[in-house]
Amino acid sequence: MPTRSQCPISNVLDHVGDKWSLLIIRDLMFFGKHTYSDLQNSDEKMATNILSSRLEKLEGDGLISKQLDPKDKRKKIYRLTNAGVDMLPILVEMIIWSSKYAPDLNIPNELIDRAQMDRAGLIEDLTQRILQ
Amino acid sequence: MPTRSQCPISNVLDHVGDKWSLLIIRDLMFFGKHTYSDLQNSDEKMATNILSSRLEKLEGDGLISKQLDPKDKRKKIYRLTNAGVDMLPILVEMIIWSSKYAPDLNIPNELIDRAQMDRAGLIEDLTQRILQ
DNA sequence: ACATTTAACTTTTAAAATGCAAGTTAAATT
DNA sequence: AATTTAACTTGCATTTTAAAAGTTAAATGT
Repeated sequence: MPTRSQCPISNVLDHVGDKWSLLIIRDLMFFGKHTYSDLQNSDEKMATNILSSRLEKLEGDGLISKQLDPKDKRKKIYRLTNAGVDMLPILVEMIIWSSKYAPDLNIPNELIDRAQMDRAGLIEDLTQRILQ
Repeated sequence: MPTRSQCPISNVLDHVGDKWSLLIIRDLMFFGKHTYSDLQNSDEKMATNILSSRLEKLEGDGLISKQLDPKDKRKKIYRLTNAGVDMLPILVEMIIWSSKYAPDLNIPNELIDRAQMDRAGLIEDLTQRILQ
């Protein structure tokens, strides 16, 4: 994706403006997934070629990194970079939006409550948890 | 776009998970654009058929509304619904992310500073400005 | 040691979405 | 009455996506 404009919103969409990239980031961030097969088993079931090309683009864009698993050389371990972790506030706002406009979804109440009452603390805590 | 899963992030992406929808919302929100031709003149230059189909989908999804301009019956006036306005925090977080990871873009410093220091106030002010 | 399974892809083919240019329709302007 | 404007729609070539099957290297089971 070439840069389309100097707009900061357009810039983010140049990186993750599709149906899948943010779900990969979500899985790395919230669900402790780290391998290709982990990622393939999300509820949304993305096709393997799409997963492959998105991982390549996200790595090229500096949002995730890849390394070989020292314990099992067949495996590759995907991790969020700092730039990837910093997508967290965007995801949190998406969760809040859905809690308001699609309240029938599976959203833990505590998460919503804390997001309203102590957003900064929540994001800090989640960031810490992701980074370790 | 059918619902892919019960995930609140996936749900938002079902509505705006593409390269264009959030740019339409941005233009309605920040730049006072209200008509088809206004929207066609963004820096990113989306094709007319894509603009047309995105407007239709956003309206179907309840993020924007359409009405005839009483002064000029050729024109249609597009507005954000409450659900559309509530995408604002997501856009603000995208702006903040770009200010950190693509600092060479055109982002007003005051906006970034206020977003860091008084995020809630900023969002409230912007929401008020959008709604009138 | 050999066969099987697992992980991470790649390839193929078909369907859908996108991008560009040109055309259409109704309303407003000259 | 002729022209221009606004909001589309249509046709067609290109690109992207989806689904299924195939490949390769490493690990596991017998």
